[in-house]
Amino acid sequence: MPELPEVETVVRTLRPGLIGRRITGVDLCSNGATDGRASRALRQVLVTPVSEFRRSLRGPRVDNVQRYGKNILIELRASESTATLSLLIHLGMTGRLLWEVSPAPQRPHTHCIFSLDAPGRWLHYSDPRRFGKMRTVRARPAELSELGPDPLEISLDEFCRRLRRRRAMVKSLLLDQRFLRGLGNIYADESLFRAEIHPATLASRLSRRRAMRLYDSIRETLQAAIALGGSSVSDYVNADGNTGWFQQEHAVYLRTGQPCLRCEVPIRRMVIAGRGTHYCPRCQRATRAKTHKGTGRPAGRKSEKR
DNA sequence: CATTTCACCTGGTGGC
DNA sequence: TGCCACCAGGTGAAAT
Repeated sequence: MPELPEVETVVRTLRPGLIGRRITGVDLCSNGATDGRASRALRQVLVTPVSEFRRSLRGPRVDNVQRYGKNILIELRASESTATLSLLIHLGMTGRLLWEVSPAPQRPHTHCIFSLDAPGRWLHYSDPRRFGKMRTVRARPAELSELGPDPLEISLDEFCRRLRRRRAMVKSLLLDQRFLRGLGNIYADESLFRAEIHPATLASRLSRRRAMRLYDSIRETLQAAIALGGSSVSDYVNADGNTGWFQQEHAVYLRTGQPCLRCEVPIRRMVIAGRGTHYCPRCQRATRAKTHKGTGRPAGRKSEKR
């Protein structure tokens, strides 16, 4: 479920029930399925060894819940004397944190159930595809410092500087968490459409003007998506079980063959960085190398059939 | 090095 | 109805 707007929404729906609370129990479900594969499944999701995970999480209070790119950082404070410990969760593709009123698994692929010192509420973690990860970490773990800036915090100048340095196609850059943290396939495609930039454009060749437009589009797209609680494409829900609504605003993502909302030309799909990439062939023209002379045509546009 | 491709999983969908 | 190919929000390791 997880790009920046979805994770942000999950974090916001986690805070009220978590902050100030004490984790009283950690139930790790080795019995999610019926055969011996369940414990292997748990090992894929849980990076920290089971016993250590259970032991270190029980007791301390939740100080804060933060988003770091697509990561959820649940900060715990044991006491003044002990160092801060955090629970770091990445939802991967299908990870889900959900408030439930029962301590028993409510759906297949439930891997962990947290009990709190609040009566009648349990936090369930489930993840069918198991691309998600849970682990305990100390204060500022190294894996988080390798991430790039937050797209909502970076300045325009810094964004342009980083873009200029890179040679890769702009779409694959947007997916690179060391370039910017938090964008994924949906918001990369949607931001490029709003900026009218072809996804295969080489980053270093974007003009300042186009880079500025991309910067604005990314921020506008993310902020609009957060305001609508993220995109529920197949099964995403926030921790309260509610879907988001931004999927209704998608202009290109998963709209292959359907008319562009702006110009009616059918949306196309190509593969970049191994990911389905959706774009409008008319609104997002590929910037061809300027053929200075040669054909005698002006360097700019020509009717250009696909 | 920077950049691209592939493997890791389950589940849903659409063609035959 | 079943079977199969393909697609899906993620990343890191391996290959180029």
